[in-house]
Amino acid sequence: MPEGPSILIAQQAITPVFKGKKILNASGNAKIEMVEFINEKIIDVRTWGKHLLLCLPTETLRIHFLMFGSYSIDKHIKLDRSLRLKLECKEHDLYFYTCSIKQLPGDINEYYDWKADVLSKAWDPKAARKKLKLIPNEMVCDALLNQEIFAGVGNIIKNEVLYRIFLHPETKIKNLPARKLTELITQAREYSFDFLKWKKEFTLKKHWLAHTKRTCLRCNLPFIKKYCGKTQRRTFFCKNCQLLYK
DNA sequence: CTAAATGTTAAGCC
DNA sequence: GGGCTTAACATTTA
Repeated sequence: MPEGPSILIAQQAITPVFKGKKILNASGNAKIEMVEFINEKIIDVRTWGKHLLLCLPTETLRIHFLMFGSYSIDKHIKLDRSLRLKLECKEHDLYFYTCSIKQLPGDINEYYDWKADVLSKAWDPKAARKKLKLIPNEMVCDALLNQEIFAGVGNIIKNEVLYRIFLHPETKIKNLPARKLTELITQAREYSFDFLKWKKEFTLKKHWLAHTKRTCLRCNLPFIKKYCGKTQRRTFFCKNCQLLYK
């Protein structure tokens, strides 16, 4: 579930069934004010990075699946205690499990910079470049996970992008040659769309070249597995073919 | 059975 | 407040 492309798949599944539908009833153990949106219409279903957004006339329900969240259309498939929110509409029900749900009052555009979403039409590589220039001392492994810059990128995408562009995860932004910086920004989006395509075909894992891998298929040497950077997330890389710029 | 993981936020501390 | 550490959440897979 968690990375941006998976959220987009959810959005694409939910939209045709629930867009335009009125919420007739709401329940579940999410700590939100459900009376606020009963009898309101879902006017749009959107995403921003890893956020799924149910837009209502006066507020937006922000669903974040964290690590283990899931959803279901029409069938209650999990334990009651993990049911955060059930939305009942005419003929269809929408279930959200183990996720974080927040109500965002007012205009959704006030909350989100759509240009930061790597999967959005509005994605703006120049804006990303500008933000990266402001954090010269950060490592690329941390920068890729920064949702303000690359909304939607998660740890799998991080590892795959860095492998794809032959870049060592601990390279600092300020030491990146201009061309590498461009590649980093371009591939954050490109790989996310590949992830999306493979996820839809149920072949994502098969296409992993770095994430969880033990050997580099390019040079046959063992991969390094290290908890890199300030984010301390699992990072798989090849010391031989992923260059550390200094 | 245990540990680790596709993630984020809040609280606590210096 | 900044910046860092830790805990909390909770499911699935190896």
